[in-house]
Amino acid sequence: MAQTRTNMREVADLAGVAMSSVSRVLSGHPDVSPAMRARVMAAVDALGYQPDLLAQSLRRKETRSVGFVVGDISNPLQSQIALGAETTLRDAGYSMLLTNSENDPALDTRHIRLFQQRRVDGLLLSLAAEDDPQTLALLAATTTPIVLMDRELHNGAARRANAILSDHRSGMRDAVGHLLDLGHRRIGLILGQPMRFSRERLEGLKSAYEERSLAPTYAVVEGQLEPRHGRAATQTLLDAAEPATALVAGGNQLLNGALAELQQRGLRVGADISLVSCDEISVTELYQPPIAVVRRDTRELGRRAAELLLSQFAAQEEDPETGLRTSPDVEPSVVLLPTEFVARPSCAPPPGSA
Amino acid sequence: MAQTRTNMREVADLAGVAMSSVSRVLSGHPDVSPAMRARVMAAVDALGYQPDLLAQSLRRKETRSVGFVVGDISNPLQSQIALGAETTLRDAGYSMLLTNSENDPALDTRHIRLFQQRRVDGLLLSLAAEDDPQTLALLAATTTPIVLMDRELHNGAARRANAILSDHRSGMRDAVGHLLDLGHRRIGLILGQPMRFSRERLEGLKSAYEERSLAPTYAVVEGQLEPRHGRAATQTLLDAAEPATALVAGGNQLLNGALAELQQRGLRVGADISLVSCDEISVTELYQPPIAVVRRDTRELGRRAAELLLSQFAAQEEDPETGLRTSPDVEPSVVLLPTEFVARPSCAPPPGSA
DNA sequence: CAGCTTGCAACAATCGTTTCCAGTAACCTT
DNA sequence: AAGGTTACTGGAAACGATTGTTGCAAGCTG
Repeated sequence: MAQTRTNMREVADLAGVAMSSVSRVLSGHPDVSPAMRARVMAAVDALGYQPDLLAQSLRRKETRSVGFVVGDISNPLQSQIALGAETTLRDAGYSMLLTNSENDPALDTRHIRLFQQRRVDGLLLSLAAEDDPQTLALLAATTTPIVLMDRELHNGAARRANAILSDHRSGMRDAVGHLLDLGHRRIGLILGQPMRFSRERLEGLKSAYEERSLAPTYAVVEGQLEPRHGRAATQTLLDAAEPATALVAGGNQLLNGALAELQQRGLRVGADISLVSCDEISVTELYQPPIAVVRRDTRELGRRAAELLLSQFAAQEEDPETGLRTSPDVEPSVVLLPTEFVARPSCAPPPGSA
Repeated sequence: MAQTRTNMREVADLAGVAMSSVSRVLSGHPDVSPAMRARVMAAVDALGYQPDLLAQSLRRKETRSVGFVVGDISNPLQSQIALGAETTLRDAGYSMLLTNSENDPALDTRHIRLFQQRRVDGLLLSLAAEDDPQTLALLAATTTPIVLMDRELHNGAARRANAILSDHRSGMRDAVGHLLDLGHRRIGLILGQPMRFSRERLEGLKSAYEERSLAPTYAVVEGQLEPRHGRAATQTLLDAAEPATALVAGGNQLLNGALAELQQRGLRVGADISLVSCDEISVTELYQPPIAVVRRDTRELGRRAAELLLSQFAAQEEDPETGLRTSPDVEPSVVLLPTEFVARPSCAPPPGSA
């Protein structure tokens, strides 16, 4: 009655062979006679035996699992990344442990440590901050392969890390260029936390002005990637002495807040005010009028991040020296994925421009 | 150079005590002298020792991990559930393994089996199908605690399972009632796969007609929870001999398709046609006009599912008999969470109703 | 002071695998 | 026919923890 999972010893007993032979059969060792293989497989089938991955991991020193640390999985952006990553990892035989850092760097480090205790083979990280001392110290001290997702460790970090980055800058340059060419001069940029994506977007905006030799008559409001900030920033930008005629929201959460405020004021998007957002979500396509976006393939980002991590594992396999795997001390790989500006009717010439 | 994680033996050696003593200190065993505790803790701190959860799990026969099987994490609905579940599990000291079934029942069973090999303590399941024979057989054969999320196993399933369900029916009854009271009679309902949420929504619609003693002049189109189906179904319903004057989309993916088709035809929502969707997403609130929805708290759903699973674990703890935990054979718990209809301007009297 | 309990720490078995090592038998080679 | 490979197989030691049992010394009681 008190049944327990059948283990290898039972299989060995039933087949009348040693456990080591069972192990060899199951792991495809070459030196196994056909007769032995048949007997073992028969016993395996009879008992419905499935190896215990826990014990296997302990012995083999690899868990075939990866830790995925993300700010908030309910954000469409991040869940698409997660989907891409999980699919790729799964195809390669790895399982994914997921945790939400709630945008708290302290939780980041805690979860990374926990995953290490669980002996994950690698980590996929969307850190809550790029310059948190605790996190940086932890990452510097660890030898676990990691891949950052759209994050760049603060200059001077002891460890330069592998990363998949989005080229926010070029998409933003095109977006702002489009607005400038429509005649806008006072463009308001709403940004999130001071991380790579914010810096790059700002740089993109500046480039667009500079390319056209225009005075920097833009305005920037930084804050958190939350609807509330999107809304507050919109108020700020519209209530300025010289109100913005076009808004650029640096993220879907910010867009939500901005739209809410615009609706509240009865401003018509694409007529009274122009609007661009970053990252495609259902609203941007379905809104009336459709909203221009700087687009990128987030699922691909997750896929590529997973692939980069997997390639690290493969690189390690090569080391037959001490038995335990040390990663070759090569220059970390950084992949840059494109972004693309999609013009839509939410962008129009500023009001009163003939 | 070839450093390995420090293990308990090193701690014991440094402290000059037996490994068993280190274990007892760390796991808070009562029979430990203050002196011993101090020595061990000093060694632990000196070495920065952290126990290996893999070995711990193997020995303790519990992994403190839970498998989360979902169709597609990039769907906002499911990622919100995941967020709620992960947060709750984490607070209780459990890690979450995530996998996407891609709405394929065969993958469902494969992943469940894999998770069992990884010895997860429990499973949170949003199955791809409620009547897949393989899945049902597997679940019947297993003793792992499980909680279904908005799923109901097909009648006759060997195992009645714990579940957190949403009361789609009552929200839908109110929604359709609202449309009927506005004067609509030909209401088109767009449904997804034949699962609980579809059945309940249909029942809700019927109730609304019956309550008012109206002839069943509605139309229903079943299919997959995908934008394509939403669009095709919309075409069908609008091109019928007696076209629908109001549409109800049974899911956010269906809404996307429906909206696309309506826009294509130049129909004005809330004027030429009325529209209701299920589950709040950013589009429903921000669309112009805002779209009425049958709302529910999906994050809460995830939370409650996790809590129900945790309570199963607690129930098992009680069994000190054989050492291995068998769940008491009680009636499975089923929790019903409310839904709420939110009327919005996307619903208006049918055109030409004076 | 004998005898018994009690508190604490060490020994050793165990969880379920993998893998090194040794040993056996058959097969060549000359 | 003797010696050397080669192809398998079994035994046992890990992997890194937990825990039941045992043993030892000190603290009681009468």
